Amino acid sequence: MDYKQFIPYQISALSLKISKGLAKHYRDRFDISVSEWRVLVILNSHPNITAKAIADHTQMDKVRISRTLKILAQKFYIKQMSHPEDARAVINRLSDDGQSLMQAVIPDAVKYEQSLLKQLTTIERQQLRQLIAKFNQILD
Amino acid sequence: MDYKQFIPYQISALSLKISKGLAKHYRDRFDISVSEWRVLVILNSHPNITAKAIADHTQMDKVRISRTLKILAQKFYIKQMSHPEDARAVINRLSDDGQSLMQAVIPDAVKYEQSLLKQLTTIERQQLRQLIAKFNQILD
DNA sequence: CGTATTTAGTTTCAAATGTAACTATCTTGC
DNA sequence: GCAAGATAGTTACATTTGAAACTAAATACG
Repeated sequence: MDYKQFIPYQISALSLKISKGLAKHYRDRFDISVSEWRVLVILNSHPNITAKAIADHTQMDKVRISRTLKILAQKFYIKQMSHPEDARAVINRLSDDGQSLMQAVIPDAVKYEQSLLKQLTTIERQQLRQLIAKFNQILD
Repeated sequence: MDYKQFIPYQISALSLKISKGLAKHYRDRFDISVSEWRVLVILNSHPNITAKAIADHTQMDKVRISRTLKILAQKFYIKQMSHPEDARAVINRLSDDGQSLMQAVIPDAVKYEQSLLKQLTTIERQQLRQLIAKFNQILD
């Protein structure tokens, strides 16, 4: 038995490589982590959102979201204010700095994805999407 | 921009799901971690091997290998002896317990992989292998 | 109302992991 | 042979992460 031929291992190794490349990309260009990137993207399309709502949108853990929001606030990329109707909740939204950041981050992310996908043929891209969809269905 | 449509994210999320499922599978059935599983599989096909050689075989970090070997020795799945020609090195091999364990683990791993793959069509399996190969080539 | 239960978010704790420093040994080049 | 550098493996430290406990506030319900 060769574990390198083992499909779950191959998928995991592949994903790890992509994730590390992506993490380094964001770190180098924008000095943000993948968690920060993800929360920023959500805040970009959903302004004035609570941590709970972010958790509902993502598969991210609430502890991780809480910590990520704290870091983003320290970096002045978001503003936080108390929820007018629920004193437990905090409303988060991008600051001006955060908005400018996202105006750089979003096209860059699209470009990064393109740089990967353009190395596949049209058919391969289609197969990739189908396989991802199929696996998601299988693993539910 | 919807990060859920972002291919690097989708691959990462998918892989995470598979990895977690696999980790739980090994933990539940054999009470071993994925690191332990990986080292055991290598020791199974390469008896009398040093930590360095394991590192050369895998993408695993040497610290992680060192710790994993320590745990495996504590669980009596491997035997360690000093290298006759290099006092720095340690030779590792499966104990009798380790060998019996692997006689259960290997068929189980094959079965686990099958249970995933059998839900794909023959063509999809082929496409999956090709895409993995292509990505590995792209990401080098 | 007032007590019990949920819920939003944070903090605390433990586990996993990688980097860098370290020990001990080996190899190289003079 | 022996000093300088390389190598096998471990240890120490910092970082990341998730689970569980916790705080404070909201809601449910008698």
